[in-house]
Amino acid sequence: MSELESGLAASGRRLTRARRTVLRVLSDASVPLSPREITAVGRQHYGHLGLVTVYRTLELLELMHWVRRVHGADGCHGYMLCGRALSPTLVCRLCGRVAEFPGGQPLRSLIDRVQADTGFRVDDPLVQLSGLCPACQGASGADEADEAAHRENGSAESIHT
Amino acid sequence: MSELESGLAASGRRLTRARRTVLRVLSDASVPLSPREITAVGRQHYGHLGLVTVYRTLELLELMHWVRRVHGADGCHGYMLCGRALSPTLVCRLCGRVAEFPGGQPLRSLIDRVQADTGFRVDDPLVQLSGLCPACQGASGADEADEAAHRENGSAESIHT
DNA sequence: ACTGCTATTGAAAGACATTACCATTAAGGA
DNA sequence: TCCTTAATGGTAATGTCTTTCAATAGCAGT
Repeated sequence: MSELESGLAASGRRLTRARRTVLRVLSDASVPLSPREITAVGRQHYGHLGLVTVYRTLELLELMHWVRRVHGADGCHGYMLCGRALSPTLVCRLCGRVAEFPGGQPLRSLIDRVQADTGFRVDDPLVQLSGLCPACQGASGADEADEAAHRENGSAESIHT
Repeated sequence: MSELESGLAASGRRLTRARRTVLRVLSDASVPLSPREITAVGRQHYGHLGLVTVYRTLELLELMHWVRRVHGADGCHGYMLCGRALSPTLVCRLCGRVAEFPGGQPLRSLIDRVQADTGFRVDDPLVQLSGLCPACQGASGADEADEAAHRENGSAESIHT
């Protein structure tokens, strides 16, 4: 996180208490947080943190690729810190935890393949694989049934939020 | 589209004029449309079409995988008809056109690789590759400069909406 | 074609997320 | 420390999406 702070300062931006607080909240979080949640948690550290500032800070951090937006099942956006590497994001739809798939190679080769075949130039790959993490695959009887009730047929439910 | 209609009816749903209209609007569109746009265009065919019904219809069609949600640069969601196959979506951030990469194999193998390596079970892969289509790569001088102004440094701008 | 059941509709109101505005504050260089 | 100006944060405005519920219209059975 210190690295994040210095990187922010290095890009000519001011390192304010609000931004420090947002970074701290995100680095402490184990699941993606909404702007409202970030504000609420951040106020435990810095009571005057404003919701608008959180929105602006997230916009800035996303632009600088310090933060990644995650599309939740309920349509709300969550934000999490991310590495600079090109990597697919894994989202568990039960526990909400997010992981980045460490190997960038398979995604890199998929993009290369697409670019070579179509002539398209890919700037911003959004690759978010939703499903069940290993821990939730077994211990999810009730939730699984609930999920199944939302499904229309045998195929997997699509959320794409 | 006739196939879409019969598929809708076959799943035990009623084939209403509102749903027919939404399907028609989407099949005529060349870029993803927002619920509001779909309603506006749909009213040219069916004057009483309601915004709420469009939302509900899109939810249904997305659940049935007739429709795919696309994440636009401006944060608005767009909807488009899609094939049933597993395929990455290509979105041009200048002209807005969307294409599905026909070969599902590279994506399939990426997902298999991720699942094998992590134990994660992927239900709902959201793979949307934003960038520039071949037509927009050359003829975009002004727009390119405008895009560049939104960038922070040399790396590509991230949108992830 | 007629009838009845019920899924579906759509207008209005509400809940909620996001943005615009602007006077005030504070980060960081001189 | 002082000064410049980026940044803040409260409020209001905007816009999107959801909820509610009486009215409508598919469609199966007659």
